[in-house]
Amino acid sequence: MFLEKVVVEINGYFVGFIFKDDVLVRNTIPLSRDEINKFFSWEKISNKKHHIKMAKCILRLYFGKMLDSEVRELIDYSLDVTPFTKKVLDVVKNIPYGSVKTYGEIAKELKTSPRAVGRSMNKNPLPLVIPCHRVVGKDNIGGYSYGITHKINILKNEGVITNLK
DNA sequence: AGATTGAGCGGCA
DNA sequence: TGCCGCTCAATCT
Repeated sequence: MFLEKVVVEINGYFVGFIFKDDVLVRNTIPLSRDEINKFFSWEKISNKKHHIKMAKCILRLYFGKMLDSEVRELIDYSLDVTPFTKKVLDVVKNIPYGSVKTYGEIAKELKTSPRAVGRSMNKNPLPLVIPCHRVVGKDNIGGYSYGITHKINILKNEGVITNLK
């Protein structure tokens, strides 16, 4: 099995990828240089055409300029997670652009607990591609692995959050 | 195999 | 608002 851990840089944004036999199993959101080193361990910077193409998709997703469903059709990925997390992420996949669901709502659908749903979000290996940023708390925005500032940015870019002080 | 830990939630003061 | 207890998959001991 061939494992590849790379980072692609596009105008100051760093996106990390892990491939298993050329199939995407993990990615990061666009991060600063400091953040990528904090959140992701990688082997090399990649300049491969299809890696750059993927990174551009991730950037577009972050800035709300592309649909996640579209990216999922373009990219060869596999969800390398437990059966439970897969079930949760399958629900999350169906949350449309520009709308949100709460941890509790998803928990109810799957007959589990909100905390268990949150745990699965934390383990989402394909952020933005699987839109876990669209899962929020009932009374607040909820958490985000890369920091809630990013979650707020993404939701702003999708037009979900309009005014924020 | 048991204890602890969360990207949560509802109830009650 | 703030706290307390319930929850349940995943992650320690």
